[in-house]
Amino acid sequence: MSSTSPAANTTPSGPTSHDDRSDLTDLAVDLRLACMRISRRIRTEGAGDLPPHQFSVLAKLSEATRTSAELAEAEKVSAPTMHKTVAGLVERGYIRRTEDPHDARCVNLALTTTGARALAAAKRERNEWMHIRLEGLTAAERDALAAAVTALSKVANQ
Amino acid sequence: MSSTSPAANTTPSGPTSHDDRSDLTDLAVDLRLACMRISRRIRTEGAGDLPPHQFSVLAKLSEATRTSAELAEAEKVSAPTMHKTVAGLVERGYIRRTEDPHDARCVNLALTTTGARALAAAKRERNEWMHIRLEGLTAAERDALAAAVTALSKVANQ
DNA sequence: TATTGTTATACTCTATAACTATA
DNA sequence: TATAGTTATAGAGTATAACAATA
Repeated sequence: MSSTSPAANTTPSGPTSHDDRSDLTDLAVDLRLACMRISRRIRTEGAGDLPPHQFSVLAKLSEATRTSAELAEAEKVSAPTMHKTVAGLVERGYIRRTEDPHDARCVNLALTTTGARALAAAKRERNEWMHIRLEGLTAAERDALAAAVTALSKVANQ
Repeated sequence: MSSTSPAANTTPSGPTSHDDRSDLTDLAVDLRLACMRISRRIRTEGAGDLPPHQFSVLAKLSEATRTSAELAEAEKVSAPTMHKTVAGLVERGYIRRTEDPHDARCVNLALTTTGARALAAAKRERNEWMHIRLEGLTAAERDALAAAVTALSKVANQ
């Protein structure tokens, strides 16, 4: 367990120094490995009929209407890639294109009710994988994850 | 923002109950989103000249010699996919094929010294992405991640 | 001239199906 | 007959480059 076990600091009380270059590197290694493996397993094992990129776009549009360029930037993909994703979602009837009254170049994209339903179903399905794994943890482990998820999201969006 | 924002428990002090079905689901959502986004960013932004699947295979072979079928099973990909990955690595001189003395159908795959060097370089390069992000966190956030990484690894391998 | 959306093209990773050689 | 490896083919997701319409 020594080489794969993360930098062992399970006590959230003491602000022990993780500022050491080596400790931070160990943490980086372990986090990277875990995240990439989880991502891959969800993609392969927990995939419904809504692929990750379509899922992300639906989730984004469930917050507010956006343009293709905005989505591309938010999802950090190229414009043509987002265009294909959007086209696929339109074809499935999950989103709707509407013209922008102020700028004829822009196309506003909005979720349809069908899309909202599909999003909800996909969320349930995809989260099930993670949910099952979380159930296999101890309460302490779940608490540790809950305390860390904000930081992890920050890493993801930083 | 309610669906994408992490389950707001930023205070690591109180051992609040995360055993509720809904809390656990929120945690699952946030963890899944963060892991998948991190994985994607590392793949696209932190990728050196060694793609993820080649990287994984080199890492596996750094432990021990394996056959293509064993690698395919370990990496949960099909035999043809692993065959291509292996072919690419052989072509780059990173791994070596040797015949099995007991079974002429099998081909044993082993890391070359060049491959070992490439693996080390890739590890350094890939971890750099995560390392930079960790440096952008507060000490408390890093502590939270350090405390959670064991659980996260358990999720990844469960 | 700059920007939004789009089309054309190509590359990587993945899979299933079919084939060869060996056990 | 079963198994390890391989080849053929196809599909999904990604990118860059080039083009059209509009601001």
